[in-house]
Amino acid sequence: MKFRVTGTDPNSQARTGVLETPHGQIQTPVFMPVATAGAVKTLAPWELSEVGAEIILGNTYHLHLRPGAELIAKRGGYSQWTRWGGPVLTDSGGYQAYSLGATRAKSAKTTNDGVRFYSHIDGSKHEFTPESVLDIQDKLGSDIVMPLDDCPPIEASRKRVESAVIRTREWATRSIEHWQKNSYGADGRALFGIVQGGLFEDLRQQSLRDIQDLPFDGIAVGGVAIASEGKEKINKAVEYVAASLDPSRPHYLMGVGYPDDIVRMVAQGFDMFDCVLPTRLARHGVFWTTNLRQHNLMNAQFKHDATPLDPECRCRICQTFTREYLRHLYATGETLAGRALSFHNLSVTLRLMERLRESISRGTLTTDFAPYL
RNA sequence: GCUGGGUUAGCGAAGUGGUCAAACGCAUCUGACUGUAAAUCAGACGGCCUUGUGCCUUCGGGGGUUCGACUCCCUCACCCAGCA
Repeated sequence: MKFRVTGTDPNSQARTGVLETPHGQIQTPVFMPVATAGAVKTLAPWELSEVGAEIILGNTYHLHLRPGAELIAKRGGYSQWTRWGGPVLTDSGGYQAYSLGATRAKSAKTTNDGVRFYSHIDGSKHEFTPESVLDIQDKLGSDIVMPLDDCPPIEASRKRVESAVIRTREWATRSIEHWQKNSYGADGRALFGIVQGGLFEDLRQQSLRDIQDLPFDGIAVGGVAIASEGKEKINKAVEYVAASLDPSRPHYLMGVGYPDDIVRMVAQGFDMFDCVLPTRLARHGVFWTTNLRQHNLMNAQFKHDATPLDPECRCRICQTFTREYLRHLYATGETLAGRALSFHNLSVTLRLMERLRESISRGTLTTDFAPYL
């Protein structure tokens, strides 16, 4: 994988860049719509293109359980099989191991070797190791591969986070070895490392050193934005590492976020983001506007409102439909409502990324986005 | 006209003598959602306020029985079914 920085903002750590993957180029900072189980929920690939998506995110855990990586490999990989056709990043399942393990009767078990867990679909027993997870993602044909990490809740105890940092480092080392041994990166695919450390400054910095010492193609910050921890905690966790990120590699903040979070984190030097919010909130009747505000379409105020969702938005939905009509669709349970809001929210998000790139190029990020920084 | 059944909060519908301001569903209103087990979940939903094991007004209308009635009796109105 090739990454080059094409511009830097004089008043922040923000930069623009180009990431080259087997399935095409990506302009950074970039937002990756989440297509966990084979699709960005409710949207077709051509709609993702129209909305301005350059790369989407799939999930190893979900695709491994159903339909299985073998089938997808046979059909030429996730990008081909789904007809998305563009670059794909796949998450490793480390987060799923944590989030599913926390709520199941038969809880997932993390050992030094990997994670044993039970399928949320049929309860069957499975195991992920740092190696198996790379093999699966190889079959999925992902452009950017994430290693297995130990992802505890953000508020976990110091002891728990310490062990997560150590385990994540050990798994990272094994991941690199397995990656190199199998020449998985030969065709330009990338393997990123994941930084853990919770809310502990020294552990975050330790984990960052651990990961950056290894020849990963990119640096991801994980363990944030996983369970409604709130902006302050995310800010804090990021603040501990932002200044020490290796500038030659892309920086990926996993799971973020709200538009204003993204703006702030771009200014901290992050290049890549993914988040379920634009599509999940859309299905829940919430829409975003260009001014980075969010609104609940079902609020009574929109009952008689013949304006578009966002007067500043040029997306197809805003050119076509009114708020009152979309509210009506939502109230009556028409699936078009969730689709329309998903399309719109992603439009707003991806347009925001474009505006950020333009501001960085001009060197005016901190003035253009002053209210959010 | 006769016989039987029914009338409960915006709608539907529980409740058949006290623990009922009244289950539940829908509708309505509000909130939550950050590496998607989420087109999901939570709260409010007679009125008032000092928000409490608080006060007030309710279960078609009127009257009665009872310490006490949405629950029993009488009556009126309306609705439904069958018979004329």
